[in-house]
Amino acid sequence: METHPTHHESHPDNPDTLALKETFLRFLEGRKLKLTRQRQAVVEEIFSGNGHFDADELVDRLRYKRARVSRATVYRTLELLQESQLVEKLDFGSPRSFYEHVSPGAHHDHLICTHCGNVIEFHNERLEALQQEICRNFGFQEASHSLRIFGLCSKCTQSAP
Amino acid sequence: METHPTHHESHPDNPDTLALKETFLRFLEGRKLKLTRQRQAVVEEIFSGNGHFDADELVDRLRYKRARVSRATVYRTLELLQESQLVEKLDFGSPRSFYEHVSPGAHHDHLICTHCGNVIEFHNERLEALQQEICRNFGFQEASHSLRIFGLCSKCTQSAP
DNA sequence: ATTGAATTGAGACGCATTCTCATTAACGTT
DNA sequence: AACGTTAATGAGAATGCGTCTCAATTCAAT
Repeated sequence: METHPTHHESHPDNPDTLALKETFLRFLEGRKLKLTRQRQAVVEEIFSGNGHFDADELVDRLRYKRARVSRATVYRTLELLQESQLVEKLDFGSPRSFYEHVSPGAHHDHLICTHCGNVIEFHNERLEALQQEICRNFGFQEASHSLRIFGLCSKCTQSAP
Repeated sequence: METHPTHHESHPDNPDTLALKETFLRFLEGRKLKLTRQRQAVVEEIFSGNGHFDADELVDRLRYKRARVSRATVYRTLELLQESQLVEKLDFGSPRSFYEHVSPGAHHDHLICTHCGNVIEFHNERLEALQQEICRNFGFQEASHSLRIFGLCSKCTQSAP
């Protein structure tokens, strides 16, 4: 287990984190936006974990790390990350939005258990191909898509018959 | 063109409207709920049109018809209609929810143009079958699903290249 | 008509998210 | 390293969609 000197910056658990931060930096430059302490903290926090999270959760995780970032800035940075294709917003049916960081070119869809709240990710090439075919038929130029299947996961099917 | 005596009730454009109202009535009875003037007005308004609408729109349409139904009641009735499977709630990415009345057993998905806001409906059996297969593989018991494809419709692709 | 439970409407409320705007920070240029 | 421009931030107000409260009303079975 590694130990670190006592500073707040950088422990890129994920090997790709550096590359992703690079991508974000380039995005900012292209827009003449600044790489602030706060934006760095948000990006690092998001890419150091995985799975789904909501805005409040992220605010709390940052607060816990003593990385003072206001809720407003968290929302603003999430917006930028979406525009730079590094983060995707998810809607699982509740009033709050969830987010996940996306590895470029690794789209997946979701099975959402309405009983325990668990979310299963999956990817299916045939599904993707079929969707493309459908778009072609309508002359529709797809930018993104979202397939959510709601129901009971295997655990909940058994425990609640 | 037909003419009607001047009363506010019933002009079931849709031949199925009667059957659907029947279904709703049975649903209410099963729950010992009452068929009020307001609930009738909402159901009638929803099934007299087609396409997507949001709650406010519905409130306005009712107000325009002088069918006094409060916003709270509209929301409550939409909830009941969802439970009775007559109406489906849709999320097109904006903060407000949309609704549509569903003809039993006629599921469809949506192509959503992010430029002009137009929504195209489609249905594809192979897609449905594939989804069922995926669910089987995960031991997941599907209750419902929602596929949304965002992008540019054919018109917008041409006009904004 | 009576009765009792369900329903309604008006507005208060809740919550996630966005906005405002005065202050602060980033960063290319001296 | 200081400067100046421009963007970013934070605190809290504001928004907007939706839900809740509760007294007054309506429904419908008797």
